[in-house]
Amino acid sequence: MALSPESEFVAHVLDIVDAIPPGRVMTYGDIAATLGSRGARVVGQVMARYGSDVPWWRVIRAGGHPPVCHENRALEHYRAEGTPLVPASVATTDAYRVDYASARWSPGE
DNA sequence: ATGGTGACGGTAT
DNA sequence: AATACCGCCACCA
Repeated sequence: MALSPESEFVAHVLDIVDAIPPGRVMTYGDIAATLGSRGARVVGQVMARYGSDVPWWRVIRAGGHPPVCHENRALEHYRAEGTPLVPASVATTDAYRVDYASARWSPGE
């Protein structure tokens, strides 16, 4: 539901996510902003439905946390790509956290 | 048109 | 730090 595979919004979101280089990440909010909208949720919907064909693990939340229930799977990709991570031991009680400050990326870079 | 639904964001408690 | 709540936006019944 919500969002059709032919929508421009979906195409743009998938295009941006697919353009994110390895070792870099973007937040839902940043993607939405790039599209000229603030619908961070909508971006999340797109990922949930069509993110299967795109490096979804490179898309994280504003706090640097990967999508809920996917952190374990995403972690493998991060380690494989060399994405800057912040160990939980020195950061929070969570499993880990993405070094958003260093890994954040913007289209056209 | 109206309401409901989110892989969200931010502020308040 | 962890919840709770509200505000956002695109889309479907």
